[in-house]
Amino acid sequence: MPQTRGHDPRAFAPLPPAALHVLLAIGPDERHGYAIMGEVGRITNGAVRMGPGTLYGTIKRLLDNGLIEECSKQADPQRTDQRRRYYRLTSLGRTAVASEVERLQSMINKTGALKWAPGRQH
Amino acid sequence: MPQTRGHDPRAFAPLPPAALHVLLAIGPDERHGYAIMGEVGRITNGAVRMGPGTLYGTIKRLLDNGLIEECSKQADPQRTDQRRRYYRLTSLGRTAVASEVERLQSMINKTGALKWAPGRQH
DNA sequence: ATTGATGTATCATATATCGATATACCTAAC
DNA sequence: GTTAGGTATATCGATATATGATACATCAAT
Repeated sequence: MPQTRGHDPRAFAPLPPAALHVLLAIGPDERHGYAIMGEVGRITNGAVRMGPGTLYGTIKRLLDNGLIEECSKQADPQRTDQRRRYYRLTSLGRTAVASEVERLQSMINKTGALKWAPGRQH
Repeated sequence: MPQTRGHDPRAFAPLPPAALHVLLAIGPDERHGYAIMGEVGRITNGAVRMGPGTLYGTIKRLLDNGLIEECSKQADPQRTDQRRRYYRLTSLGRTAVASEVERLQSMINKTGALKWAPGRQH
């Protein structure tokens, strides 16, 4: 994802893999960095393990692009870990990720790539 | 995608966007570079327009990784354009792209991200 | 024979990824 | 109360990817 792309959600396509994973991992609510790492592993069934280098660089870019924002409020009042920094999707971020996911879904459907495993004849 | 990842199809996840688009654009048969560019635009409904810089660099990496191979035979015996270079997915390439698409589909389903467009309450 | 679309390729630069490393706080066990 | 291990954010440098511009040759049709 380049420096800035204005406010057209579709201008962010294709989202870099790390950006897509972070946005999906944050989800509809809010999440802090370390939790995002774990959630990425969870939603990919362990296929993608994101380290801090990728994570925080990606977070910085997403902030710069206005796809996420920091919310000082913490979701869980039980914990008071002052180190945590929580993030949530902005309206632009939600639209961008929805648009991107819709595009991916359309491309998957259009190509029928789920059926490309070897062993089949074409 | 790094230099080489052996022969485990899942080791290529997450595929860089350009690699995914090229693999999906080539499809089950074979296709030459210029046609891939057009096909990427087609399968993304014009959302992604891949230029030659991205295309040929990606092709080179996919060749190096054994996900595609060149086939000197041309699909269309009508045309005899000697410039064209045709490519098709290898067995590894088919498995890798099928695995990646399955992973994306799973992640889309699991997160419900298709419903994240603003206007909805969470 | 000129024109415009087709076709492959490379260069320089900008973006992105990744592992390693650093630093500090938190919690539980001792 | 201090030590140990997990939690948490951050940065660095090396490597990998992406992109626009440019170049140059071939093809098809006029």
